[in-house]
Amino acid sequence: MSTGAKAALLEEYALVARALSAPARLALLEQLAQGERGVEALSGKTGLTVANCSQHLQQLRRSGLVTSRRDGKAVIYRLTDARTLDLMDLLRIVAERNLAQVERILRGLSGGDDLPEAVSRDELATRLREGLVTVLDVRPVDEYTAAHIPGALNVALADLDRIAARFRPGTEIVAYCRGPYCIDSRKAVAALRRHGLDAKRMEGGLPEWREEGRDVVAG
Amino acid sequence: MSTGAKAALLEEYALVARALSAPARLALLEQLAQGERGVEALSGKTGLTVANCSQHLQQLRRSGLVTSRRDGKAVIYRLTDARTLDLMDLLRIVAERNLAQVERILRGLSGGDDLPEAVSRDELATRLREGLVTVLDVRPVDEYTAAHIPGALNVALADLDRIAARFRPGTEIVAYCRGPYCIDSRKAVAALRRHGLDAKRMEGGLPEWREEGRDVVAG
DNA sequence: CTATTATTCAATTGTTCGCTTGAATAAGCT
DNA sequence: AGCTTATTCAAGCGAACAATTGAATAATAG
Repeated sequence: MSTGAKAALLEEYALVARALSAPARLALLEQLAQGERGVEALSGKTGLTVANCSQHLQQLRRSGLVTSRRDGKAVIYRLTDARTLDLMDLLRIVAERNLAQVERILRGLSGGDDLPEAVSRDELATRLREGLVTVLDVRPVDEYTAAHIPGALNVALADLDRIAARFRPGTEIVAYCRGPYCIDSRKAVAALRRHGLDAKRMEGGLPEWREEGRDVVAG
Repeated sequence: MSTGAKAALLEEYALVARALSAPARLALLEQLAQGERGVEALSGKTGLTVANCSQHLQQLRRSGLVTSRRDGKAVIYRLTDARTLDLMDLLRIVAERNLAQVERILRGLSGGDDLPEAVSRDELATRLREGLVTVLDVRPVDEYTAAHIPGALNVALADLDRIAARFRPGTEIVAYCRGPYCIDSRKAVAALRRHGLDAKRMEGGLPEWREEGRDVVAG
């Protein structure tokens, strides 16, 4: 048995990697990073059919990344381990470092040649205490309602151009969204900059903010 | 196309995960963590046929994890980025946390119910300076020759039982091997403990040791 | 130029994957 | 019980994948 032990271990590690190897499952994990969800909710957020969603979730369960419990007639899935987020983040970092295609996509998003730097969560927390900054939450309303950074305004991406006109030039704005896999804060920053505003995005997203034990409010 | 940007990014991240989703490629990356290698050398170490090995390597190259250069008639592959090791390590940690099967395999390796704790590299370095510990390098001779921890003895796993008899009871032994994916140091510790010796394994392996800027010697 | 060595390419096979569709199960409601 | 809602299962299809084999390409040595 000892001879096959190494192969068996590699097989298990590969199983986890395989779970992360489908875009649909990465999208599901990103949603689950927000908090536990039922199948239908996940299906709606990701655009997958319910059956397909269920199958992906079961695959994630087989790989140990998520667990589920039954609540009435709904089955609620959640991340087994917050460490999974670190794994996904590192996956993103390695991809950004090594794949030119990723940088190209991100450049395309920000509209210009430059990739605007992100504000660290620590920095944002400090500036927020000093009242020097306007924070925009660009996630869907339901996620904003569930929890958001105190003082943050919820703005839909679609409304951004209209809202941008209301800010005085020079206003310092920091936008955040769902997490590193979510590109909405990048889009928001690009839109605000087109209006000549001093906009930056926060590093990571709300799950990271919350995981660090920082304050959030609901409603 | 702003609407497809997110999907395109997830596709890229998934590409990296897919590269890690085959045991054969994990084995190749583990070898490449030791240093750059030609195709034939990798083929020999992993037991893959040369053609198969070449194809896996090209897949790794497509995902950006490795790069290659030509040296005479040989093509030498190497890791693009040391960060890849962190990614693999986190993959292992998440797998160990979430998959019961992994723990079962590791328990089987150590022979007992207990999973012997590892010695941190810092701790080993300190004890080594104080001359309190015997260090065993249980990698193949060629890897030992290329570089090893100063003062470490190279012992083949096959010879361990014979060698173990020579140590005085109470001798403090720390074994190391190729890295977190290599189970040889675990096997060595199990064997030494069967002989009643105080053996532990070092956390990680030589690549980690070296990456931290610690001394190694060749020969 | 030919022979040799190291690597890659191309064609093939069996397997797994992702998605769709429609039926089956499970729990709660009336 | 029957009806509804939420999820899962099962079958089927095309695409992608891993491994094998044998031929093709590159670089070097004689």
